Amino acid sequence: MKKKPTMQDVAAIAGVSTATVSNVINNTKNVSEGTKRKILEVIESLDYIPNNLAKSLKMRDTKLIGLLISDIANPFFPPVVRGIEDSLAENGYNLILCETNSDSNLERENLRVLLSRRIEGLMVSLAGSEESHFENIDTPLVFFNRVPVSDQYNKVQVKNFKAAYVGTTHLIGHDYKRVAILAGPQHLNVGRDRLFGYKEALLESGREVDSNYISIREFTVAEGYQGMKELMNQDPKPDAVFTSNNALTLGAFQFLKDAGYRIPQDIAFLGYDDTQWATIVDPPISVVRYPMYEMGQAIGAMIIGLVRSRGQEPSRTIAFEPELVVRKSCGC
Amino acid sequence: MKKKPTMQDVAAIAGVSTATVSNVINNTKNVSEGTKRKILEVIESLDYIPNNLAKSLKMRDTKLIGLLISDIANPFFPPVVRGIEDSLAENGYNLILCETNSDSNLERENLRVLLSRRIEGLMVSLAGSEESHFENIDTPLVFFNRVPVSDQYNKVQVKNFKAAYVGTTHLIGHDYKRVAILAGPQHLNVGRDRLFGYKEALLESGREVDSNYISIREFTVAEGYQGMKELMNQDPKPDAVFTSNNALTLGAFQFLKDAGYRIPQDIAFLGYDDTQWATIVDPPISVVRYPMYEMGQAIGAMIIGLVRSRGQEPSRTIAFEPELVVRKSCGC
DNA sequence: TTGAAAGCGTTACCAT
DNA sequence: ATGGTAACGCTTTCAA
Repeated sequence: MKKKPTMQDVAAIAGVSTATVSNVINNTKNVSEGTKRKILEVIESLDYIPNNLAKSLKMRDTKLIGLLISDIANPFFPPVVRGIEDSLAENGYNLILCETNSDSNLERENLRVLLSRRIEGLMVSLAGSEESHFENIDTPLVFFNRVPVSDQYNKVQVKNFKAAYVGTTHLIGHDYKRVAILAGPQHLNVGRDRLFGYKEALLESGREVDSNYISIREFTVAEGYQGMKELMNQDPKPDAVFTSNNALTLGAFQFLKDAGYRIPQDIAFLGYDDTQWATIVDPPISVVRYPMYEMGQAIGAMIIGLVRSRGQEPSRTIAFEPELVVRKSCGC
Repeated sequence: MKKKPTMQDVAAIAGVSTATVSNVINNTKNVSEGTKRKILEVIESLDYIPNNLAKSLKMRDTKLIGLLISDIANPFFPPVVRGIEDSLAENGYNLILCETNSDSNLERENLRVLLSRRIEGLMVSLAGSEESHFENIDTPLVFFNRVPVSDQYNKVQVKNFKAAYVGTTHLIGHDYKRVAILAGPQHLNVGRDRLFGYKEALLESGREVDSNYISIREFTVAEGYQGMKELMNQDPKPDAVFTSNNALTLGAFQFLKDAGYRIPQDIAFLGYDDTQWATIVDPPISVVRYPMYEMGQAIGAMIIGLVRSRGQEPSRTIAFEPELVVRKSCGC
C-alpha cells in the first residue's frame, strides 16, 4: 500500500503542469497531440487513477446518491434497488447503501453521515413514523414505499388503498361471505391505507366491517402465521383472506398448509407482492402486485431529475397502479 | 440549495479559529468549557455538518468500502449484504454498491470508479472468469462466492465440492439408482466444483458417472426448467436429482410440478440454498445450505481486518461448511 | 488554551 | 498551447 501517484507526479514526469494533465484527463481544452500522448503514457506507466475526493471537493459534487432502507433482506427491496442502481449507473452516479433496521434513531444517524459525505440526493423508505429529521434537509429527497403523508415531499408510491380495495373487491366478487384481512401496523401509512381499502371495498358492496376478521400485525412472517391462526379461530371461520404484505402472506400461507386447510375450498387466499415462490406453491397463489423493478427505475430517475434541476421543481408524487394476478388460490 | 456553512463560517461567527472548531468537533484537544459551548451553539444554529470530503482528503481515508456483485436481485445476495452492512456499520464504515450484471467489462469500469473514490477496501463476487483487472490493486480485497482460483487472494468461500458431495451422497444413501445433477457453467469455480463433488460421490460409492444424467446450465430459473425437462426425457428417467444452485432449483421444481411428477415418489429432489419458499412448497424441499448472513458478517469482518492491518497479513481463505437440511423431498 | 498557516489533490481562471 | 496559482474545507504542527 504505497502512496498513490498524484496528478503532480504525472505532471512532473511528463514535464508539464497539472493544468495540462487535468485538461487531457477531462478533455476540457485543446492539448497538442504530442503532449497529450506523452501524458497518457505517463498515466499508464504510473497506474495513475485520479483522486475523486479532491475533484469532488473542488467541483462541489460527488456523484453519490444515498439510499436509506430498513433491510435489504426484505424481499421487496432487492428488485427495486436493482432498478435504482441501473438508473443511477446510467447517469454516472454511485449508490451508497444504509440500513436502518426500522430504527428511527439509526435512521437519523445515518442521515447525518450521508449528509456529511455530501451525497447529492437521497432516497428513503422510512424506518418508522418519525420523519422530523428530514425536515430541513436541502438535499434532494425522494421517499418511496414507506413515505410520509405530507405533500411537501417527493414520493414514489404504490396505491396502497387501491391495492387492498381491488383485492378485497375481487374476493367479494366470488361471493365469499366472511372476507378477513391480515393488516399491518396502523402507524405506517402502508398499514393504514391498505386496511382502509379493505374496509371501503366491504362497505361499498353493502357488507359490514367485522372486526373479528381483522388482524392487525407487524410485517413479519411469524406475525403472519400467528395472525392467520387467530383468524381461523373465529367462529364462524373466515372463508377468504387478503394478506396485505409479503411477509404476512408467507406466514399466513404457511399456517394454512400446516393446519391442513385446503385452498381455496376451505379458505380463499389472496396475497401481496409477486414473490418468486407464488407460482410454485400448491395452489399457485393469486396476488396483488407492483412492478418493483420499474418502481426502482422511477425512483432513480426522479432523484436524478431533482439533482439536475437543483430541487427547483415543485414536489411530485408518482403512484404506481396495483395489478391483480389471478392464479388458483382465490377460487377463480 | 444554498451554500452549506463551512468550518470557517462557524469559526468566524464564534470568534475563534478553525483549529479550535476542529478540536471541539473531534474531541482532539482540550478546549475551555466556555468556548466549547459557544462553538457548539453556533454549529447548532447554522445546522453545520462537517464536510467529509475535505476531511478524507486531508486524512487519506474515506471510511468507504466497495461491494461489487452481479445482481442484488439474486436471492443469494440480500442476506449476505445484510451481514456485510451490519459488520461495516459497527466499525463506522459505509458501503458503496455496484452491480456488474455478470459483465466483466462493467466490472472493470466499476472497479476504476471505486478506486478513484478511494475506497479503503473492496469485496467482490466475480462477474465471470476474467479477473486480471484485480491483479495490481493495492487496495485490500476480499473475494466471496464467485472467487478466483489463485491463492494470492483473500476469500470467503463455501465448500462447493463438499456441498455437492454431501447432497449426492445423501441421495445415494436412499439407494436411488439414477441420480442426476443440474450443474452450473464450467468456467466458474462454483459450477465446476459442485459438479466435481457430485461425480466424486458417485465414484466413491462404486457407481458410474453417466453423462446422460448431467445437465450443464446457466444459473437461471429458465435454464433450470429446461434442464430438468431434458433430464426427464432420458430413458430411463432419473429417480433423483440434485440442483446445484438456487435459480436452477426453482426452475427445476417448477417443471416437475408443471409436468405432474410426484416428489419424491417419481423423483427425489434435493435443492440448493435455503430460500424462503423451501418450506412452503409441497413437499417442503430438502436442501444444502449455507449460513448466508454469517458469511456476510465474516466478509465484512475480514475486509475491516485487512484495512486495519494495512494489508500486511498473508492472504487467507475462510470456507464455510455446507449443511444438509432434510425435509420431505428426498424420501427421508 | 488558542491560532496561523501549510498541505491534502484537484480545477479553472488568468497569464504568457 | 501551456503554466502559475488560488481555492475547495478540513486537520495538524508549531508557536504564542
